[in-house]
Amino acid sequence: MSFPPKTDREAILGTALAIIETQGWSALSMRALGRTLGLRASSLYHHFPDRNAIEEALGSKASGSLLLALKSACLGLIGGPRIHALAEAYIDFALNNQALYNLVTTLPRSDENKPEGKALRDFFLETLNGDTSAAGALWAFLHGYASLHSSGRFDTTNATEVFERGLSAIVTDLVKKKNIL
Amino acid sequence: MSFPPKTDREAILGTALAIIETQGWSALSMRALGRTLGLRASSLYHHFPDRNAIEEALGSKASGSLLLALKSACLGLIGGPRIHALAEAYIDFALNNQALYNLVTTLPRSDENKPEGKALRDFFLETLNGDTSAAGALWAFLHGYASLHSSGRFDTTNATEVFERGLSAIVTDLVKKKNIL
DNA sequence: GTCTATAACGTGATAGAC
DNA sequence: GTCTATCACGTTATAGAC
Repeated sequence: MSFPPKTDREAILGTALAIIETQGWSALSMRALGRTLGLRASSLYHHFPDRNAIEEALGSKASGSLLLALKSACLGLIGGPRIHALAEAYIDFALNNQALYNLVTTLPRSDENKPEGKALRDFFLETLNGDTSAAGALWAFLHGYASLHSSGRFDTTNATEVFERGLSAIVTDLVKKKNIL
Repeated sequence: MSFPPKTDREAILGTALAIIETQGWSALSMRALGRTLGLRASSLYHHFPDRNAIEEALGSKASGSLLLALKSACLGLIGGPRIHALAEAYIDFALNNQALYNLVTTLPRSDENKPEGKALRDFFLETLNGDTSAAGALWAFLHGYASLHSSGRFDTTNATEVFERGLSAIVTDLVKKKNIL
């Protein structure tokens, strides 16, 4: 008689996501994972080589979720409205899924090979008509805004103003550089 | 004749900074601190209530260092050149003092009361002629750029281009909004 | 291959003796 | 102020049952 598998990679990642969402990033540990799954922490090492591997897999999953949210928000839109939708959906995701969002931007140290990371960049690039530097600048602004906002660096009264200002500055610059919207 | 104490708040913070700079953020622990200072970890609790208090103090110190670097770079400059100097000095500090910079932007959850955090914001505001939203947008862009750059999100070939593009977009927008430089 | 049990280690933190 | 001793916890690795 053999041991039926109590878990698999998907179950582990799903549980990890649940823990992160409900109790925050710091609550995610191998023991907590095993506890929730009904097994020992050491058993997890048969599915992932180490904690870092779980984090990287979570990062990929989170990137996929973010991309999905962005695509959904941009559905059927082009030009300026599409950029605005992208920006708002990005910030919305980042602020409402703080722990997950952190995984997207900090975790996969080299995401060049990761399909999710590339897909995210490509979607930015596509929405900005292939303007690489503008896409990078927009991404930088959005990430910075989300990051500073999350740590309470903006007054709630000024936050929206800052968002609109930065976004319009980048969009205006995009138009001026003759990349017609 | 007095007995010099083995340590004090300044010595602890200085040692903590040294550890972070040489071995990274993860190497900073109460035990490692005590080890380097030549005493037990438990003794540190007579100078700081807990680890978090040390981190907050470090964040304030790091903010001060950043502000100093910015002021030094902007010395004698006004208008556009001053903004460029500010931006370059900011990125330079962030990329060359990664662990310290992380403390500045993530650690003091509410820096409203912290004098260093306010001074940093005020310097941005002053350099941008009191334009609150532009100052916020610039800060967001710079922080986002530094953060994404640090985690290898930009190609080295495109990074400079992205930086110039975002900066010029915000500066141009500032001029257009009639805040003459 | 999957799981259990256990051990060794590092961590933040506290209590009490000197 | 500093020490020793101790706690509970998370991480990691190994040995072994099925």
